[in-house]
Amino acid sequence: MTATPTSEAMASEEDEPRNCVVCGDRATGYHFHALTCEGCKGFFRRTVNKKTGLTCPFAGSCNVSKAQRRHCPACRLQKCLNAGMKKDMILSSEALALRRAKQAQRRAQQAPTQLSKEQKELVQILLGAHNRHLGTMFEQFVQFRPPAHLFIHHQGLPTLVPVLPLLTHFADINTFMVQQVIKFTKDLPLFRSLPMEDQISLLKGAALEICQIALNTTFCLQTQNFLCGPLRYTIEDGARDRPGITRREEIDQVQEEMALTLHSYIKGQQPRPRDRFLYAKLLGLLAELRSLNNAYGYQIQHIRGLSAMMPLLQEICS
Amino acid sequence: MTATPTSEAMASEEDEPRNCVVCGDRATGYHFHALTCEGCKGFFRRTVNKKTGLTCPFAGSCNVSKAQRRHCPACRLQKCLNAGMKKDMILSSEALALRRAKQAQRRAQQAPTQLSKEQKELVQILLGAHNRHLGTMFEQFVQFRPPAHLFIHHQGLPTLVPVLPLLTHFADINTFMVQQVIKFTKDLPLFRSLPMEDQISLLKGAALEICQIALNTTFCLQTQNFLCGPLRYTIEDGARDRPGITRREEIDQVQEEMALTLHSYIKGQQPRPRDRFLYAKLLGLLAELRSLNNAYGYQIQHIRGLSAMMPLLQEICS
DNA sequence: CTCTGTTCATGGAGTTCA
DNA sequence: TGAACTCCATGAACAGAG
Ligand SMILES: [Zn+2]
Ligand SMILES: [Zn+2]
Ligand SMILES: [Zn+2]
Ligand SMILES: [Zn+2]
Repeated sequence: MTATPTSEAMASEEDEPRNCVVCGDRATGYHFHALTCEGCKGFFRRTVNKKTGLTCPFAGSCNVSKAQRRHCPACRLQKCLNAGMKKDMILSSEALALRRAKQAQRRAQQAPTQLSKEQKELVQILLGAHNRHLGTMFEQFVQFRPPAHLFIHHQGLPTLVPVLPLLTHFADINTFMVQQVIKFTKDLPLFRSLPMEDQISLLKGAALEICQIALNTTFCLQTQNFLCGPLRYTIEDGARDRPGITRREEIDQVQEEMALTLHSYIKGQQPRPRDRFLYAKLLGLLAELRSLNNAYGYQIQHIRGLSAMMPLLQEICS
Repeated sequence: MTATPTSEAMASEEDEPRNCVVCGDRATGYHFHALTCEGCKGFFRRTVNKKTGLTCPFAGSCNVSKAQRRHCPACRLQKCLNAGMKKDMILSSEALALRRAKQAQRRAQQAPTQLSKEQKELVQILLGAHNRHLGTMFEQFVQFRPPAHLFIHHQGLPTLVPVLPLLTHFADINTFMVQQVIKFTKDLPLFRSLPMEDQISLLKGAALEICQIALNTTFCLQTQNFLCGPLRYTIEDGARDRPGITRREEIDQVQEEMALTLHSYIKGQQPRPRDRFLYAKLLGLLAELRSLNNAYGYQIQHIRGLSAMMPLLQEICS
């Protein structure tokens, strides 16, 4: 019975031995214990457990071919059963529920990175402190005597802008931002637990960097402006074309790149290899930022008269 | 001794006496205390410790054969247990961890990081260029008119040291080191393939950092000196107690940390999670180094007369 | 050689959406 | 409805310890 080395064996091994035993279409493998195509596979799963009795409009002797298989579901299902397809190979509803539950668990574990209770609390502390002091910081810029042309709805002549009030405004909001950063750190127990000397050192090193990163969140890619409440700062506001501050555009470029990368980092939390790369890239950008910060601090120190306006920043940069 | 020529012999000499007691497939030996095939072996290991209760869609009386063993895991597992397979022969997670730790050690000792052919060539290029220009760089410091007190075997009074010759020497060795770094990059085909403009930018940004890192390799932890051939530089040599350069000790501290971390990085090639952390830490330290580099460049620029001594460094820092 | 675990291509389930 | 996916159990082949 097993092997009759006749022409049959040859014939059965024709070039295309894999045809659907139901409709004759190209089979994609065994489905529910029969060699079938994708169509009959799906049809069987959907149809076999429906109680609604299918009835053949003819005598139940329809031809089931690839072209005609849609015409009579009753005969198609009958041929599926005759071909040996078994309904018990379809996952039961309980097994299915179990499977979906497992997948949901997997998804839940992967997406929000598994955090311990302490870690979640830490995140809450950070978010709370950020919201209290940094999140709405920019909307309060308007309280520091901003020149009229900074208002979004200002309609004056854009050319003549007095320099001194703008500089004063910048000095004030810089001082304000650093104050907010200090308040922010005061709400972080772990930071408070450091020796006061270390706290000061860390603030000196990073306060302006934090301000720059925070300011990035207000940058609008479309209009290329920083939008802070009712105020709009163009890049030209920050960088007059005087010698020594022309590199401000570089700063913004790097800062923009930084903001974009942060965005990607927050959004892309699924793929592990990219995670690693992003973290490295972020740290690399911190090097750039530190560098820019130094240049900034140097300029702050050397703009005549500005130091007197910002004793706090003066202290930070010392 | 083996064969008692009774009817048993006939039975024992069947064509295939080694069949899986679970499914009847060809057995490959005893697995978990029962004669089974590879399939049932893997199935038992995977399945027996899963808490998710398997349930037979039928009465639990499925036939478990080679062809049908996949259809009902519940009955298959039941038959495994009935056949005497024991779950406690599966290695516990602790035993597994131990085994893997040992293997990791073996791997690390035998194959010091598997590199592709191209990677090995790249490493050779890097090592060659480093050896030619950076490796023996420090031993040549002696050629740049070092003050007598720098020699290791110098026995003079340690207090009175003229400043100008020392400063000149520092200027010369700094220029020399930067020249070596440039030679180093000229021997790197990948670097040469960059546009000249980019090469200059990268050198401006990193040349002094490379010098600092390279210099760390001469730092002796015991004596807290930099040993360069016959010369010995104490930290005080580099950082006179004049205002503005007192932070030199910070520099050395960070550089020392950096050197230590690099050392750990090179030595610790076994554990994967630590690798990741080390890379991040290194990049973080690069931020610090970049910061120090800026401060250094600033000071270089502002030491009166020193700029004239080091036109090359002047160029780098511009 | 025997009996552990590990790896990874593969098949056959369900799922999606035009 | 079904072509084109995801997902995971499977098991042959392999590696390593004893
Ligand atoms: Zn079909
Ligand atoms: Zn019909
Ligand atoms: Zn078996
Ligand atoms: Zn069963």
